[in-house]
Amino acid sequence: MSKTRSHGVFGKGVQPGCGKRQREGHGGLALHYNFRVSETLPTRYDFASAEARWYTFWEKRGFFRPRPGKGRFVIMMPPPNITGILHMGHVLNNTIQDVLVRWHRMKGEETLWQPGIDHAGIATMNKVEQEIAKEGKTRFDVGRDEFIKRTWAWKEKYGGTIIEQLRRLGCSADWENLVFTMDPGYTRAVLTAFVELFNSGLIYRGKRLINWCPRCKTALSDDEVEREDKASHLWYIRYPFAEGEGFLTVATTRPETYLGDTAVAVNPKDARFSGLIGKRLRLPLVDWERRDTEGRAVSPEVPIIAHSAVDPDFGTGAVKVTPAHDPADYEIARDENLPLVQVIDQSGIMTENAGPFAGLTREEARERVVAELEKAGFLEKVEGYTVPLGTCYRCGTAIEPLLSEQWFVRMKELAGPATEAVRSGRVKIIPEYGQKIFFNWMDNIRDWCISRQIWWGHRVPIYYCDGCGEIFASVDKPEKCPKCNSVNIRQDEDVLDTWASSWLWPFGTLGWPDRAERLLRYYPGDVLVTGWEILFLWVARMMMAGARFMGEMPFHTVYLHGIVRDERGRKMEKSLGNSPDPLDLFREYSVDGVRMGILFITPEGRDVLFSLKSCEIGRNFANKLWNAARLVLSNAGGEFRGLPQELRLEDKWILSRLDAAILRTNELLEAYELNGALKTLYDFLWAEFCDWYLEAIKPRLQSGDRGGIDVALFVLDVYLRLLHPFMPFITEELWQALPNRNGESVMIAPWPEPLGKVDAGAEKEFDALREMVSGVREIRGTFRVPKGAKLRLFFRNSPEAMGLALENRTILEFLAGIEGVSESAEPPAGSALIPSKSFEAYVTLSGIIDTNKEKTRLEKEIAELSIQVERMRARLSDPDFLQKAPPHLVQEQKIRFSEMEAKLERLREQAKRL
RNA sequence: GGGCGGAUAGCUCAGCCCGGUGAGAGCGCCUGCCUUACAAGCAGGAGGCCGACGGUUCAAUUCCGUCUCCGCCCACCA
Repeated sequence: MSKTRSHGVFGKGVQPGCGKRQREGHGGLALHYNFRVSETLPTRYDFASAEARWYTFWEKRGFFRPRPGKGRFVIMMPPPNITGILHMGHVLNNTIQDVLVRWHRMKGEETLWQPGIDHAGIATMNKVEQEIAKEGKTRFDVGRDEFIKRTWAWKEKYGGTIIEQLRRLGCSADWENLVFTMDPGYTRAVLTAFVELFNSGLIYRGKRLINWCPRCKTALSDDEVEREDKASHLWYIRYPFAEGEGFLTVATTRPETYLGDTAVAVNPKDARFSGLIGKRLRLPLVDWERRDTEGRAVSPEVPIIAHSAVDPDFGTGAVKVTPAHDPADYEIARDENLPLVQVIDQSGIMTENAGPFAGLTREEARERVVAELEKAGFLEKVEGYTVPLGTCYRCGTAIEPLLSEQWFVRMKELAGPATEAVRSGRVKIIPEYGQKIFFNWMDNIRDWCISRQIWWGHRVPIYYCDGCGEIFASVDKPEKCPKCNSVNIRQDEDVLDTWASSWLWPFGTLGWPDRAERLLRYYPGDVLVTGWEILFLWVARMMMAGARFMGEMPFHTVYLHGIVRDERGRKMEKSLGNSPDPLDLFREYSVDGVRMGILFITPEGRDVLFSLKSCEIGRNFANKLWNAARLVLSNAGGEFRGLPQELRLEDKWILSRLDAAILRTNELLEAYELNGALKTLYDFLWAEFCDWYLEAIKPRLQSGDRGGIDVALFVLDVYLRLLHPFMPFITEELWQALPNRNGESVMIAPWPEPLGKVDAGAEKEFDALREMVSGVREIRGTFRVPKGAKLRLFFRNSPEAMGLALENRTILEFLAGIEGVSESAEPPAGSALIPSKSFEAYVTLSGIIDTNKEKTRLEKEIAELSIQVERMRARLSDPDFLQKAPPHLVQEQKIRFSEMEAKLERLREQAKRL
């Protein structure tokens, strides 16, 4: 009988090296053993089928719904944008949440993972605008009502994509209670919050210089502006004195705005200019009329003023002041009562104030202005310079500071309780240093511009009465003015910043402002899992909203993970083409493989360098697990007979190791060290269960003793439960095949508690046995011992180790190819020494051991060891050490020293003998 | 300018909080294996003055300070 070898359990396509092999004809350490392989599990794991099957099963059984239990665990899913398409960042973020949620659910807690979708004002508007653009129109051509209608239609058509994708990822969220931020209930929450803040005086309207995106045609908050350094220039422009000869040179990065200058400022302490303050300069070229924002004419002659904000060391020490287009200049203008001349409009086009440059874009104007200035001799020089350019976080367009009327939230008052919660430890940030970053921002918080000049979103619930001029806020659309009863009222045109709705997420999703049952039951939640990039945009504000509206922080732990980068450390971006489609990865490596892979390589709190390699780690691990289970199940005969009465050494060892893995996994999960927990599980399965335990029980299987299989089944049951949160699908598929499973799904099976089976003695003995096996294997390798050749093992002055070897000789025989264990008063001739601290053992095989090679091997070992021994000898003869180090440590060192010395002695003796 | 993180094997990272003297993993590399659970695998191996300099200590990869390099966040240097 021959079998086609498959390459791993996932093998779907053609694999290299895939050919038929005869069973006979190859040697090996264990060639006379045969193991029954039944078809209990298919050779290949059909993950695609398992993923679909089990997800449906879980959902049909309602496992994603919270079920009453002991304790409660609530996570609010950061709502993806309706425009969102699953990317690796989502995969990481949601896998972490799913691990936590599945873990707590298994612990028997009432677990809610609240999912939702964000209407994503600007991002969604951009999508719909792109559609409209295909018809050659803008949103202004279409009109507000029609635009909103089309946006809803777009949402119906594409808005659910990412939810389906998150389900593919295996997310066990409470999908039946999915919340959209523009649902009527949630909308009411948003408006209620606004009205409350307005009535409390925490929301105000003001005319300010704000960040304006000329492409999106809306204001942005400071936090929505991204800064990037851009190579540009510093232009030195000469401003002639209005009277007399000469000029003053100013340096600027934005020459096109000089048309809106209303002053030139110098530092009052700057002696170079002390005599010039109060004098007037004439703006080059400007011979047309400019008007300020109040409509008053502004002279092209501007004063030289003194202001402390000016850095004398920058440029020429004199700075042009363009209050309408620069935040710093705006401050100066406010202090000095300067007029504001706007030269760029809301679309980024030069205004009438720009005279002949009117109608040009900002970029065109820059070129033309520079050219004209140069031609007229006003351009002194140009230097290369890197400018920090503000760009729109949604479309990347350069931000234009513009003067406009907007709604703001006073943040200082709101920030207090949130800062205090972190300071007092009521809210913990993971990693811990996140606190410092949090404080740094909170302590310098500035007011939040929450109005947006777009149409998709929650309309500002402010009404203006045309009758009496009253301005008031109302959740419901009012019929008339509450003050004068006039029906001539109109609503504010702006909508709210998307973050001004999502900051209510932890309670808005639960029915607030009503005292809904869900709200009382699930607020506050427990953990918030998100990336650093929205710590301020979202997390901090949720904390403020929680304090303000609920009187309590919305979670006790903030878990921050890094962003997913490519293997070269670059951000994943569409334009770079370095962002793999997770769905492709799922098809190639399985969902579990991708989940496991990314968690495996994610350092706590720092950015992840993602590559296909990590998916391979996950896939290979799943393969390993599948095959281990296959070996066990195929020998179980469909039954589990309970743990054997008499446990053998390897049984005690693996149970002890399993117990250690349980303890460690629990410990690490409690500390939110998912990566560490997963590594613990990885190592246990691969390096202990597969490499040693399953190998060690093979001889027993041969002799018809199924004790090892029952232990293995026991281990697998516990292990699959431990691993389930990380790799939900394969663990379910395998757990369902266990004869000893207890329950209908691993997903709701009890989370493993420590077994009380830690057995230090068994571990020590098995370690010694492993040392013998590895020692023999090393000798086999060094001396090129043929595969089938049997070696003899001799012990000298090591009764304990010899007893151990005799008791476990079948294991030694199988794993190390040892035939015969005996005692020897003297080292046998032609033998090789197994270097060990705890025993003295030799391996013999006539004619095989090459004396020279053995000598080299021993000498190398001696050289390394003697350095250590000498170092330790010095330490142990240091009176300071003996006196000051803790006694138990000194004792420990002494024991270790004598062991190492004994080992060294043995090595030296043997080397001398040769 | 202010705040923060990182520097450990060729690469990506554990370990460091709480110092204990033999520094681990995965991938890559070398050697030998298709040993019927798994070649996406097995066995063995090479490879590291733990960024630099000081300090504390009986003892420092680990704690403290300074510096260098890389990265991130915040901030009105035009």
